[in-house]
Amino acid sequence: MLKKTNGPTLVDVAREAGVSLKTASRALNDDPGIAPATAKKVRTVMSRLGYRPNELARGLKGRKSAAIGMVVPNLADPFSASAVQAVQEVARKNGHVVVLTSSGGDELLEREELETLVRRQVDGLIIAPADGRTSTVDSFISANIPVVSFDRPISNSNIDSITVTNRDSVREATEHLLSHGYRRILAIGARPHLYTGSERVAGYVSTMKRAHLKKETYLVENESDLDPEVIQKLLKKGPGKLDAILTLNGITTMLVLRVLRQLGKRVGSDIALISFDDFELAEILTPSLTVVRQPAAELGRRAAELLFTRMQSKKPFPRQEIVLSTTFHIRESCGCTQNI
Amino acid sequence: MLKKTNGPTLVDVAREAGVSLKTASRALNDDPGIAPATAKKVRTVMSRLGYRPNELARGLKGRKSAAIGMVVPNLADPFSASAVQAVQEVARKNGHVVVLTSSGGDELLEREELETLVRRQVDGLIIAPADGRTSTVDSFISANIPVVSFDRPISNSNIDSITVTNRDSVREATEHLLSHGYRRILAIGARPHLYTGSERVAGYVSTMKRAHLKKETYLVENESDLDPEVIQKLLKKGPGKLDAILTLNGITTMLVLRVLRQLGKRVGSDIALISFDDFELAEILTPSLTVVRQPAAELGRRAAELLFTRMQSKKPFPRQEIVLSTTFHIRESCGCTQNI
DNA sequence: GATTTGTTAGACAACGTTGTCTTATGTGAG
DNA sequence: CTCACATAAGACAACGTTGTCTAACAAATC
Repeated sequence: MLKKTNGPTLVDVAREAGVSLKTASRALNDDPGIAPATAKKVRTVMSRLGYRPNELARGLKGRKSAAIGMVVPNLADPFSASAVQAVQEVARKNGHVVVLTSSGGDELLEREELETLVRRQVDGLIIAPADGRTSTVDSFISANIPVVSFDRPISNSNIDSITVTNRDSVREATEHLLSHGYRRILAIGARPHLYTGSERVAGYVSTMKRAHLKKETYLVENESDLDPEVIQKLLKKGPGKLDAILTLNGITTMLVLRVLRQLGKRVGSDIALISFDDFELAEILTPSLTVVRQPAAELGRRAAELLFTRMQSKKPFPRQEIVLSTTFHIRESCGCTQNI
Repeated sequence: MLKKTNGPTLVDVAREAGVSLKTASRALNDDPGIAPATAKKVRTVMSRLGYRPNELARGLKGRKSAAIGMVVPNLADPFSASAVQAVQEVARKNGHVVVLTSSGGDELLEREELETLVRRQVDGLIIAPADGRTSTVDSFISANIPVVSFDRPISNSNIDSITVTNRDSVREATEHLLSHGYRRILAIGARPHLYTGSERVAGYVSTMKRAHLKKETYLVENESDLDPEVIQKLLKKGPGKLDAILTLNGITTMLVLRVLRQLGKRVGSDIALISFDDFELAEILTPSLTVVRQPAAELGRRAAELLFTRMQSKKPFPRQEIVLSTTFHIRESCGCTQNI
């Protein structure tokens, strides 16, 4: 068989430099116990041959891969994208690389991806779990890999989590709508089986309750994959006129805006709207969109930092549950008139 | 020293099943030359022990990592994000994993990242090169790794590339503006040192020339990191009134829209605008934005497919230069009135 | 001058897996 | 009954690196 032509190895370097394999290794790693002159000589040979250490071999020997794995539902989602970018930056600073996979929100696929990552010996994992149940990851705890859950916590586990104030943020938004005098408010777009979804709905419901509104006026529409027609119907029927809409995630905001436009409803005047999740152009819209913005990059950064702390710490420390605040950007769509 | 408690290895499986290491390996890989009964016995032990193959060791032995590397300027950019998502999907179908890094458009960092990836023995690379010169990657050709360049070609090399019709797309947009009767058109946001930038400007300039417009009326503003004030000045001064703006990338579109809003200029009526790059909310804006949309996901998918074809092909084949079409979405900001 | 100490270098095994080659076992042909 | 032959299983080395232990040698101590 033809030997695959690969780059030079440490053995080649050692031979060429007239030293032993181990000495070459020492030069490579700035190990102590090597004469500066020898080290220099070896390094010269290395650059002459264009030697590149094989990280696979290193990882195998050292039982670490210098890689962390990250699983998100969908990378094309700007929220995930920002987070991943931040994670990647932190990873680089720590000399690690990010192996990225997406689960499509599918629990089965998520399991597979996690399995793949663990087999690749990643040193740590950051997951935005498709499901909040512990089942998916518990088998990996046995693999002794530090895991940080991101965007959603994993219940009944002692896995670190980084989340945002979903409930309180929606509460704030709802209160703002109430303060405008709106009473018939539709909360739409939650996936109630997800942590984020149920928290956001809870924020809405509790606020409406506290305002002593009759239960019949709570309007919650769960499915997030609503097709336009469903939304259209919702807007038309409803028990009485709808005052305001609270969209509980970015995709829903898009859908709702599109339908409102088709119906000729003017946002801000005909009907108020607050969006959970910000958009690049939200400020430019007429009317500009009032939004709850999640600190996506910060979330990613903190998740990665926590993960590395966990990875580097000799002693175990208690589960961390970090909750970051969202920011509320009052613009025009909520009924406020903006003074620029 | 305390031995790191790791999961079971093939040796453990073999011992437990009462077979040799090699036989266990055969059971794992469905190798021929093993009795079905033996294979079943071994596999039972595997799942009982929760055995997970170590991909690092496999990679080292087989001289392949089952990973591809991808380098993009900035992952938070929706264009990159969509492409990465698509790449990841193709990679999974091919049993590979994606190691993702971002260069921040910095050539030096890009080099470092590439080096890291090659050291990790990735089986292939997809790059959106920060610079179109060959220097950055030529050292990796020696590493015999298939490379596909993405969004921008690498000149003077025989590296495959996937790009879009930058020049023709801008030509189409420019012609559309001219057909509205606009003559004083500002093309803004190109980074002329990048392939995409120079191509887009070339599309603009050649179209203006062909329309026999005087050279003084060409208005090209290069820097993409324009701060708002610069844009503001451009809009105010200029030799005569500005008819239209052609923004040559998404970030610039954002900036320009914001400034126009501040100046109280109404897009579509006061001044026309076409954006290279689409936005999620572009359709919802008033006026809705006429845009050139790049098929980001398709670009990523094709890049990955080409890469895998290259990786799997025994015989080398000629350099591929795939050029995908953009789509032109005529909405309102160009001066057209949309009939919904 | 013999012994200790410290420095530098090398030999060898190991990480977990698979490729190559060999050996054991049974099966059918002559 | 012997030989060839397929089938199944094992022994051993190898992938490229680093950890452990030992060897060589010079300098320093007594």
